[in-house]
Amino acid sequence: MPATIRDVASLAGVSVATVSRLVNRSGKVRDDTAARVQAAIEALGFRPSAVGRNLSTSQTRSLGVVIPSLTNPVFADAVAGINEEARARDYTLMFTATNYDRAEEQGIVDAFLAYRVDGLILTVADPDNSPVLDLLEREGVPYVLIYNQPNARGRPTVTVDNVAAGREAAEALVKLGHRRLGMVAGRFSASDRALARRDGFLTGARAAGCPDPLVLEVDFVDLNAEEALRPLYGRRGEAPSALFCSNDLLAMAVVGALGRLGLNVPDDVSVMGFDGLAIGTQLHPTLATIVQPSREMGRAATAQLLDRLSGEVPLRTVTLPHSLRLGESAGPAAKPSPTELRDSPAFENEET
Amino acid sequence: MPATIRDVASLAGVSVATVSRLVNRSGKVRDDTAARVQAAIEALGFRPSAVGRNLSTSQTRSLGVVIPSLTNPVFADAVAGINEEARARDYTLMFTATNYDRAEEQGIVDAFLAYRVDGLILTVADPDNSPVLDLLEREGVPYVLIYNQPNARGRPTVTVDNVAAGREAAEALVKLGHRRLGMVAGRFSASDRALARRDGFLTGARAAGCPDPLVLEVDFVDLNAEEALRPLYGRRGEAPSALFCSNDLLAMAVVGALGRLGLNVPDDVSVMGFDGLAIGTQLHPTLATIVQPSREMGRAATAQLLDRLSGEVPLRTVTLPHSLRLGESAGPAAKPSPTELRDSPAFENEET
DNA sequence: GTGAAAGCGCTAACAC
DNA sequence: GTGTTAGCGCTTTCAC
Repeated sequence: MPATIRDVASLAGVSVATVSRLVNRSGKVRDDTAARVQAAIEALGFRPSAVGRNLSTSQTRSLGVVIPSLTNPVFADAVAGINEEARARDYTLMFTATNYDRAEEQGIVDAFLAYRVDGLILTVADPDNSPVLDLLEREGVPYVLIYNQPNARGRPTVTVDNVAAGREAAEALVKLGHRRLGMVAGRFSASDRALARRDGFLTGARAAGCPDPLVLEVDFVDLNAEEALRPLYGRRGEAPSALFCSNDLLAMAVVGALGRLGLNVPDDVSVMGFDGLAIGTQLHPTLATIVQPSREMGRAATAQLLDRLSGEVPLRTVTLPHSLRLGESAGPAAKPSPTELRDSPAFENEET
Repeated sequence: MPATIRDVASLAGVSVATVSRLVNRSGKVRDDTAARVQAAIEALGFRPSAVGRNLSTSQTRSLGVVIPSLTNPVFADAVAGINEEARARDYTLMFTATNYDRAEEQGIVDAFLAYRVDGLILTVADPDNSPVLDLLEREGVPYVLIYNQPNARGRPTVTVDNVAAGREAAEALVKLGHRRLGMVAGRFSASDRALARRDGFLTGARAAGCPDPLVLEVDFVDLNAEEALRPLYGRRGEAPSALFCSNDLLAMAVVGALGRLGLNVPDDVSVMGFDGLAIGTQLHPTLATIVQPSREMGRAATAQLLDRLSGEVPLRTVTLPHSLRLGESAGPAAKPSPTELRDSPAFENEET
């Protein structure tokens, strides 16, 4: 058993109140008593129990973090930001991943509430229809969403503008000369943000007068990108010359799969991701992507939550800037190949 | 303020003890009283406070997790495993990353001990000389290391045999015909396991009669692989034809950098990583690597810790099997180039 | 500047 | 089966 405040008090010959005052720097303690108490603390290796303190102050200086998965580094980056900010302010993190399972969300939040976390930071499956968020609101437990982009107002969120970003992705590809665009995404049901990116992408493609991009929904968790793309790139000429992927991990897999299908990126097909994972800049070709400031998002969400906890600052929705990183995986559209030319009425039989 | 057990008791017209018994399924409660209590619980939205319970049971059903960084997915994978196992057993996780900063380790563990976590799972900078581990031992707080591979006995660890794995990496490359081996690693001071892998690799190279591999230590956190490799691959013929990297993230960066330097992987240079990140199988070329069962390591460490907490099972060191994944990034050594042949005594002037 | 004492929300004897 | 009660380790009035 660790030493208690009472042990310290009796060893130092003072009351527990004095020990408490010294430990928390609340109230004055005369120098010589302070020294005596300090000595007792060291002698006993006294470490104040947070659980005792929590009970009496009814706050825990802890935050709950709920994200879909740690396997995607984009969330890991955000958690890194959360971690930094929380540690700097002497808060502790309780953590769990839901594995994109909405039932899990409920159980986890229940557990965190039992532990009386002071607030939560979470990415949920569907922020506009989320029992979990409703619960938090009912109980008056402060929370901030990250990555999510709810349509409804009043759900404090730190995010980027996924729709605008999707549009910019389309614009960037069009600007490179691409007209046949495509998108590859994980299950939209598990990601409101992928949906938003798609909407923006389609809007952008239309605005540029491109034919409606093909949208390929794949199983992100158990991914076989080669299988998914083969039907598309089996025959030449009709498949998209540029693919926008709903996240970087997927984009990396798509680049790899295209390579294995014998296609060159970006000469044959351009690929653009979303997230801005650090590793993308190290690959060859470097990964073109929309960069979202993940670490900063985590940090900002945490800062906001902690400000709220130590004041009555209201929680807000903050949209952080994203940016386009035009890596080598997105290049100029190829000149139409002879095959394609042949298929095109204007060039019929030209090579015969 | 959330409802307390007392609120429930008085609403149901029973004592707190009865409520407690019902909530914890300890002791019998007559059916009709149970129903009344249950109704009161629901009416009030009662959620038992873990902090009250923690104080009275002096255990928290929470585990502390301390790892160097979440930015490297290998740790994220382990945390995923820890998370799964902990949740299955109804334990909660407190989490922090140290960013490879040993001073942080101390502060974090102090915080976790203040919260009275029941045990810890950690990867430390130097397990053989770790004030933090000494502290845990002194205080009798159970812990299990993961990834670390301490030389000293008595530090319970779940790991792979990094030395053997390093040796096998060398053997695999030699078997492909490589003789000029090299290794790229992050700072060894921050990673006992990278050191072990190197030792094994050097041993393997020597055993195969290869010249001592060149070992390149790079800044993993702020990596510029291209700069690091350029001096090596500026001139042809002398640089290693196969590079073993201390982890997959590094290997991916090395493959990318080689590509940007105009070298083909694996035709010009073979690359082998370490970790077995899932994304490695998606890349093109797929990443050759030594696979360690990260998720399983996390799970095993957690299982062991929890078993220990609910019995008096002693903590042990467990070495899990690794395996070689011979991806496309490691291929047969090129036939010696004319230049090299000329340099080799046996073939002197043969082509002249 | 210091101490006494009343809780914070729960569990676990122990008594009935 | 159920209730009473004494803590668990701390903070925080309120006296002095």
